[in-house]
Amino acid sequence: MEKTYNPGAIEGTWYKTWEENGWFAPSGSGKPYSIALPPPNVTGSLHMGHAFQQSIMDALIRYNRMKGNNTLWQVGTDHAGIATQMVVERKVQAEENKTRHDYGREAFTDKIWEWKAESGGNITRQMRRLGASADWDTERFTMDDGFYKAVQEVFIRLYEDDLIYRGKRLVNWDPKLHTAISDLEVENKEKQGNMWHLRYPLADGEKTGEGKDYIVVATTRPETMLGDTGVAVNPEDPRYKDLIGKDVVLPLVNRRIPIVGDEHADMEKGTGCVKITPAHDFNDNEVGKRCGLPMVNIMTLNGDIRDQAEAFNIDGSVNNDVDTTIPEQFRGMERFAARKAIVAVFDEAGLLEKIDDHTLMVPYGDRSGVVIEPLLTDQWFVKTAPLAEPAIKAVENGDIQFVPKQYENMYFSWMRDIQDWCISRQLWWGHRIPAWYDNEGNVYVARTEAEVREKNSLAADVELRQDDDVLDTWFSSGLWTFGTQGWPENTERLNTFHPTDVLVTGFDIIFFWVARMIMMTMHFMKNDSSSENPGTPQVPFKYVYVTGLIRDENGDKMSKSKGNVLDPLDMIDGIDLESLVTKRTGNMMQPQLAQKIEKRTRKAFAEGIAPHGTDALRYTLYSLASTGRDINWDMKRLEGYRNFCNKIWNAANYVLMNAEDQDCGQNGGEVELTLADKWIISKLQRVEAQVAKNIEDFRLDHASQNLYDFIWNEYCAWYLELSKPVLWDDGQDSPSVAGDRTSGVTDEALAKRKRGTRRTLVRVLEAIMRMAHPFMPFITEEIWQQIKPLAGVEGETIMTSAYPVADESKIDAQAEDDIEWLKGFITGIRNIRAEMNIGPSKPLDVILRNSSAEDLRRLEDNSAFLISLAKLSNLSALKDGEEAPMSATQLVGDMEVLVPMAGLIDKDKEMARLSREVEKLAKEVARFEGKLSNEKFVGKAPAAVIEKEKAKLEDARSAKARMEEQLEAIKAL
RNA sequence: AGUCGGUUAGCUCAGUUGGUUAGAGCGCUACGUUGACAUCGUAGAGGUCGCUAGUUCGAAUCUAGUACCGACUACCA
Repeated sequence: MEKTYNPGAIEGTWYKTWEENGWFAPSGSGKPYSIALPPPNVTGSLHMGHAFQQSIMDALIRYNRMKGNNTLWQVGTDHAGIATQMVVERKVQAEENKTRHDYGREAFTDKIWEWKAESGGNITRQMRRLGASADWDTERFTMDDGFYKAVQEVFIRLYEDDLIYRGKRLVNWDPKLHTAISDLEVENKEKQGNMWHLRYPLADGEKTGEGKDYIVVATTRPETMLGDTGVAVNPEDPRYKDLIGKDVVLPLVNRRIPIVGDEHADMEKGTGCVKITPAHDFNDNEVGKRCGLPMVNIMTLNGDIRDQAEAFNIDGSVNNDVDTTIPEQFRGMERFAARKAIVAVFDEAGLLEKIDDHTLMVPYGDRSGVVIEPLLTDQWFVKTAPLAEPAIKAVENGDIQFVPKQYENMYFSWMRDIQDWCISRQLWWGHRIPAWYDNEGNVYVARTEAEVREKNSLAADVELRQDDDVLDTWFSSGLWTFGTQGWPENTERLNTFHPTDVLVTGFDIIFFWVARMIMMTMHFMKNDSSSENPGTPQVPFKYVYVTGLIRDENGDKMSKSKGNVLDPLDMIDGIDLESLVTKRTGNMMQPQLAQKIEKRTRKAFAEGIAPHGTDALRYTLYSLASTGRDINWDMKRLEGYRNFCNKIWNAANYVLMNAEDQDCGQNGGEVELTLADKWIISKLQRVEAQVAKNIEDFRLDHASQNLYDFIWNEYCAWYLELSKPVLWDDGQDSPSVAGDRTSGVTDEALAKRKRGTRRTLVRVLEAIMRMAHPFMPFITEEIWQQIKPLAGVEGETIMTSAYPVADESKIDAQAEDDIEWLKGFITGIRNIRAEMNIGPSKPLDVILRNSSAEDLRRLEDNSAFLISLAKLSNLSALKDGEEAPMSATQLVGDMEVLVPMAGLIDKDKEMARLSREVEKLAKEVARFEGKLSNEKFVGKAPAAVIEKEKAKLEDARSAKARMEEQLEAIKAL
C-alpha cells in the first residue's frame, strides 16, 4: 500500500474493474431489491442534489447487494422536454444565428438527437465518478423506442378509459416558449404593482344606490378589460344587488356586458364589483361558467393584443353573437404596452378613479422567466380525480410510506385538491401525442395512422393529420418504474423488480413526479394471478425517502445566477481558483453578474478547492442526511471526512505493517485473545447492529456517525494502541498482558497471544471495511484487497462479500467494563500530566489506594496496557494501613490513582485543581440530594430511576469526600 | 390568510417511546514530531436547548400560546 492516502490513484481503477466484471447487475438470486433512479436530464450535468441522492441510493444498493439480495439499480435519463429543446435552440441561435423554425420540426429534432449523442454521456460518466453501482447494461432513455411505446400505450389506454380528454380551456401559457405549462411549472413571485380603479358606465341611465351613473371595478391587469364579458357583484350586497341583470357599457370597446350576481365578489374587498374576463383569468373563468358569460380572447400566443378578438361559449364552441372588434389603437400591441395605453385612455376619458400601489403575486414561467398568461387554447387533459383516489389510499394504508413521515401531509393536501392535468405541450421534443384529425375536426386516438384508418374504417383518401403537440415530460417519467422494465409486455424483469423498494428524491418534486408516478403506476400495474391479491393495483415503490435540499454555506439555494454552485466533481478532484472563477462566470444568462460572482468566489475559495476524493464527498453527504428540509453545505465537514479517510488509510497501514508476512491465524493455530481483543470484538458487534438498524431506518447520518465513532474513537484511538504492547512484547523485562507478569514467558505462549492480536487486528479491520463499503466504496475495496488474505477471506471483490451481521454471543460485557476502567485510569493519568505540565514522555510512578478486589484483578490483567499507554515506570497498590506519599490524585470509581508529587508537582496547582473538582462534585451532590429529598419524586418515580439517582449520589458523595481529604492533606503540607 | 418545517456550543448539525452531568465535527485554548497518521496526538474551555405558560415527581423532548426565519398552497377583483 502507498504510504499516503491518495484517493485519485485508487478510485478510477476500481470502478473500471467493477463495471467490467459485471458486478453491478442483479445477481439473479436472493430476494429482489430494486431502486429506480429518478432520471436526470440527459444533457444535464451532475449537481450537488444529484450527488446527494445518488450517494444515498448507492449506499442502499450496495448494502442490499452485500446482504445477498437480487439487487437492481435501474438507471436512465430523461429527455426533459422544454429544458433540452431550449438548450439546443440557444446553441443553434448562438452558433448559426438560426431559430428552430429555420430548421423545421424534423431537422430540428435531429439536431437535438445529435446534441444528445454528444453530451448525453456526460452525466452518466459523472455518476460513475461518484461510484454509483448501477446496472448500466439496462440503462434506459425516456425517448428510447421501447419506452416511447409504453408512453404511447398509456396515453391510448387512458383515452379509452375516458381519463384523457381534449378541450379548449384556460391554461397557463408561456408567451415566450409558446407552450402551455402546468401550474406546477409556474413560479409565483411577489411584485410591486398597481391597482387601477376603473369606472364602467351603467347602461340605460341606471344609477347606483349612491346615485352614480357608473360602477367602479379594480384590477391589476387593465389590459384584460378588452375581454370583459361581465361585472360581478355579490348578490347580498345592498349597494349593487338591484343592478344585477342590468348592463354596463364596456369602455373603449362599447360592448354591453351584464352585471351578474356571484359569491365570488366579496363585499369587503376592493369596490365590491369585479370585472369578469373568463378568457384571461382562472377565477373569472369559473364565474363565467356559473353565470353563462361568453369567453372573449384578446391575446395572441405571443401575449400581444389581437387584431380581432375571438369569442367562445363556455363549452368552447364558437360564439358568433359577441362583437369581437378591438379598438384599432391597441391592435398588435405588446401586452404591457397595451396596459399603459389603456390606462392612459381611461384617464383621458375621466374613467380612471384612482391608482393604488399594490403588492401582488405575479406568475412567472420557471423556464422562460416571463410572465405567464392564462390563455384559452386547445389542450389535452388527464382527469386526475379517479386516479388520485387509490393513490391517496395507498399512502393512507401504508402501502407507500414517506420518510420522513411529515411529507405525507404535503402529499395528501395536494392530492385531495387535485386539478386536472394539462399534459399537452407545444414543443417539438418529446413524445408526440398519438392523435389524428381529419378535415372535419374529428379526433382519432390510436397507435399509428394505419390503426386509425383501420379502427375507424376511414378510406385511404381521407386526409389525416397527427396532433403536433408532445406530452408533458412528467407524463412519461410517471411511468418510470414499470416502463423501464419492459411494460406493456409482462416481462420476467417486471415481475421480479416491480414494485421497486424505495424512491429517493427531493420534496420539491413530490407533486410533479412522485404523486403522478403513484397515480399512473397504480392504474396500469396490477398484481397478477400468482400474487396474494390478484388484480389489485401495484404501487411503484414501498418507501419514498425524501431528502433535504443542499444549499450553500449561507443557506442560499445554489444557482448559476448567484454563482454559488458547487460542482461535486470539484470536491472530488479539486480545482484551482482561476478555473473555478472561469467556470462560474462563463456561459451566463446574465453576464452583468459576473463581476460580483468573481469577487465572491475569490473570497470564499482563495485557495481554490483541494481534492478530497469521492469517498470523503460521499461520507460527508451521508453525515448530512438528517431529516431536515435544508442542508447547508460546509466545506469544513468535507475536510473532516477526508481526514477520516486518511485516518482509515493509516490505520490499515499500521495493521499491514504488523500483519503482513506474519502469522495472523488465517491458517488456524492456537490463539489467545487479550482483554483488548475481546473488547474490540464486542464493540464491533454493537456497531454492526447499530449501523444495520440505521440503514434500514434510512438514517444514514446516524449510521455514518456510528461508524466514524467506532473506527476513530475505538478502533484507532484505543484498540490499535492496546495492540502495541502485545505485539512489541519480547517477554523479557516488562510485565506482560493478561496477568502474565513473569519475565521469560514461553515463546509459544507469546506467539499464541500475538497471533490472537494480529488475527483480531486484521479481522476487525476486514469487518470494518465491509461495513463501511456502502458508504465509501473505493478506499474500502482497496484496503480489503490488501487485508483479505491475512483475514483468510475469499472473494474477488468487497462489493459482493457479505455485509457484517452482529453476533450477540460475542458481546462481552465484562471486557467492555474492564476497558472502560482502563480508559478511565489512563485518562486520569493523562489529565494529571496535562494539568501539571508533565511531559508525556516522562515515566511516572503510580500508587493505588482504596482499591477493591475487582480493581486489583483488573490491574493484574492489564498492567502492561497501563504501563504502555499511560507511560508508567512503576505501578503498585497500597496495602491497608500503609502510608502514601503526597500525591496528585485521580479517581477511578472508588479507587484513588496517586502520582507522587515529589519533584514533579506544583502544590498550588494541585490544590487549585482539587478545589475545582470538589466544587463540581459539591454541585452534583446538591442536585442529587435535592431530587432525592423531594417526597413527590421518591413517591412517584419508578424504583429503577430512584435507585439510579441514589447510586449517582453515593458516587458523587464519596468522590467529593476523597477529593476533600486529599485537598486537606496537601494544604497541611 | 392557511398548512408544514426550523430555532440546541462561535459555525454546521445530532438528540429515538419525557428519566444524562444535553452530544458530534469544525473552530478556539494549552501542550506535544514516543516506531499508523501533524490530513495527527493529549488535555481543556464553551450551551439557563427562541420566549412564556401549562401537564408531570421530572420537559430540549408532551400541550397551548408567542416571536423570528423558511418552504409550499391560496388570495389579492
